[in-house]
Amino acid sequence: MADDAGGRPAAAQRQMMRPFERSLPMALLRAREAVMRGFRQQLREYGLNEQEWRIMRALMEVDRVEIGELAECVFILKPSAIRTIKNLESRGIVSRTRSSADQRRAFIALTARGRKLFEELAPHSEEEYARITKLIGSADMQELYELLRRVTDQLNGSKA
Amino acid sequence: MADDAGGRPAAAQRQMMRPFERSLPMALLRAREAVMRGFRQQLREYGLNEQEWRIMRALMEVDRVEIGELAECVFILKPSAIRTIKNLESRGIVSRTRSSADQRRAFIALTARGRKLFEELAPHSEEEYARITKLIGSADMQELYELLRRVTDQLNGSKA
DNA sequence: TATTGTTATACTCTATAACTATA
DNA sequence: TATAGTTATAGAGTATAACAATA
Repeated sequence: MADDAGGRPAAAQRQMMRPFERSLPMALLRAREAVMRGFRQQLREYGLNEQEWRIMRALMEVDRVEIGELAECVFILKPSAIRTIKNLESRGIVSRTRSSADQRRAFIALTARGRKLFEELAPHSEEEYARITKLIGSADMQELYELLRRVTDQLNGSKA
Repeated sequence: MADDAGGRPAAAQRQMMRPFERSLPMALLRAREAVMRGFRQQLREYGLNEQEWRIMRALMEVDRVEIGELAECVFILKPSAIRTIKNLESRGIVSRTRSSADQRRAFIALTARGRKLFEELAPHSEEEYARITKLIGSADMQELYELLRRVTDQLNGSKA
């Protein structure tokens, strides 16, 4: 069977293929997958997917926000965001109110129930965060945040 | 119009909503989006999407690999990977050969044409990389890679 | 005429489950 | 029986375009 590696059990047990070590997007994706893996399971137990959670987290910090801005900041296209919000609305998690100053605009906000759901999930998220901080150290965690922020800001700034 | 902010131009021109500053997954996603934005356009001009590029990059470094392992390492589910590979195969970018030692297994590899396509795109990728390195500095770039690698490895290792 | 939200459409990926064939 | 690949299916996101109401 030579280098065909026939009969090897599972890829995970061997030293896995680890491609494009020098690809920053891939390194970011890989890290994100590693971080999210645990939490995604928790989300599903609460009937939420990743996008819905992103929207909830965003709403948690701003009280209310227009749909377009919300969509942009959580990296979901407007049509998807509208559908997701409609879905969350039907479950009583978010509310939608029309701006009185400009009837075109709609504001989205978490309902009391949405906030409660968030509070139930947040500890799991915090736990994950604490676990990672413990694994790599608090100083390095800060450093990582700082570097990510710099890359993001510099790229977004130097793009016009 | 008060805090309704009626008549404001585009969200981007104002100080945008910047939610969950302390969410690591979001920071990773945001950075990834910033990094990929420029390159995604290039990909599309070559008729490739992100997943197809990920697969090509992975294949570029290993000669050939089984479908399951490939799918796992680029974070694409097997059914999606199979369809994508089938698509790439129909465009002559990858080839598929059956393992002689174990007829169940199939090996995927880049064709000469696939490799050529990669070589055409790689400079754009390198350019982006150089640009980022210049923006945040070579040392910090190294540091960022290192931190991402540690987070990933620690989480994956400490998970069993 | 420009903008916000909305709907429509086609395509793709996600997520599961079942199926085939090899082992 | 277990495994690698494959197909099937339902759901959701991506990406565009067009449309409505409002400004």
